[in-house]
Amino acid sequence: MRIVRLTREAQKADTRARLIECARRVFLDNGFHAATLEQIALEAGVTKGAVYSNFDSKADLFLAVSGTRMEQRLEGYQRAGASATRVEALVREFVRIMMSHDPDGRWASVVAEAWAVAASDEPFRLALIEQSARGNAVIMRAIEDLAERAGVEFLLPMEKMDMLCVALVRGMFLQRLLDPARVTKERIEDTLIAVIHGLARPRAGSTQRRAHDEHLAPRPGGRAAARRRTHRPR
Amino acid sequence: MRIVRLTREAQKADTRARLIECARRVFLDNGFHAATLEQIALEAGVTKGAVYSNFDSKADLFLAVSGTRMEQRLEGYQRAGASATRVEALVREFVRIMMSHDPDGRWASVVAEAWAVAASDEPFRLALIEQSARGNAVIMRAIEDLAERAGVEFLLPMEKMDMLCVALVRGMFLQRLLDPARVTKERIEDTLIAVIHGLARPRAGSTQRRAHDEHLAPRPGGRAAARRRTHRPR
DNA sequence: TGTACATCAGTGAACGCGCGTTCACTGATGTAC
DNA sequence: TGTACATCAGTGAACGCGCGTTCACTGATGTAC
Repeated sequence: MRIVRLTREAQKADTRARLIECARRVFLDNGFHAATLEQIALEAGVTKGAVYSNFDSKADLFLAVSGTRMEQRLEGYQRAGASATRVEALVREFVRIMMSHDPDGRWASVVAEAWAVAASDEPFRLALIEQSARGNAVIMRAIEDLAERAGVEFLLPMEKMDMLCVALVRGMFLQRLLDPARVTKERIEDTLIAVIHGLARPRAGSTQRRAHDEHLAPRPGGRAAARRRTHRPR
Repeated sequence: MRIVRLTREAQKADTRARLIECARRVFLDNGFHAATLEQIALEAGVTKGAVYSNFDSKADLFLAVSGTRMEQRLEGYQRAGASATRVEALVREFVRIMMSHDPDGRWASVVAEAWAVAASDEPFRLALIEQSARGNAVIMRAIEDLAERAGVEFLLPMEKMDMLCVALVRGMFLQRLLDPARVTKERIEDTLIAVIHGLARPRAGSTQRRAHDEHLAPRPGGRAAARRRTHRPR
């Protein structure tokens, strides 16, 4: 049985994919700074030179890893967002997805380290902003969908809802890495649910009274939201 | 005019204080990793050896800086917490204090970097947890005071309210360093106020209806909260 | 199908650099008499 | 008050280490004829 030779293009794509996968693991295990290109290359079965044949720099490799992870996570969010009709169920599903992608907050920490580096590396910073803009768009969409399906509206405009959710989750995950005993999965879940409930009220026009202690009921008949796609990354 | 010689003790305390002050500046300017003991010592007018005569390690020096900063901030919170009677006014004052201590999120970023290091340095991690426990205690106290003075109660237990506020603010400040145009002081303020309003309701026993669009009025006659000091750092 | 040359993904070694930490030593301050 | 010794904050140089990046080169793949 002869080994089928891959084309150069396929070969390179394969190496690139392996590097991204190994980089993900090494970044997670060691953090952004402590992760070395040496170890990443070693695990991928190539030399450091191969990294520079596929990426411009450590920062560029990180962007590739980060982009891949984000796509996977967003896919999960979209699937989850399409089915849930209750605020609570959706938030729980979101937390479940996030926890499965970053059980102990290590990734949140790697991202924070990368941002610290980006503070004095303008191209890197701009690339990170652009990348998160994609995530923000998906999350805003998910929140809008949820609002419509659950028959509620939120007290804050979508940009702020998005900023709030992302910042809150990131902050809690970072704290979780420092002190997992204090910041448990349940507390993260409960807190996020409470915050979102606290910012929701029945759709304008509805006569339903606000129910604080019950979960907001689904209201499938809610009128379609005028979805504004005004997402200008400035 | 003769130079008055300081005692050894005073001399050392002086050097230590200067090192902490310079370390603060260098950490802020460069981040935790990029800050070098060389530069810190240089700015303080001593050599690196003097750092090791006053601190066990870079991590230990950071703890000293962090502890000093925290004391200053907590002092501000307590002063602010003692006077405000409206949820909104207090939150605005808190944000003002935080912004004056960390205008662009750099310090939040330094802390996140330090936490990343602490993930593989157990003594450092435990010291950081202990340090933040002090902060948590003060913030919980401030929230309780606010609740009492504003005549509201919160839908989450104090530990969760504290975790929420700290995580949310940290998350937003980190995002601010990455993208200051998107995460403005006003958005941070508005978001925090909305979240806290969303989690507040009139004191049990009160017949007052929930007012979503008005700011919660002060209710100075609210009954004293049984302040539980169950702050067990586990 | 075979040959000659071009391409370029990946090699391997070197480069250039700076870091946190240690330690033998110094000299001003402190202490005992 | 003066002298002899002890202490120890801070010096300065060296240690040990590893990193991200560069680059001349190699050899398998691709292309032209």
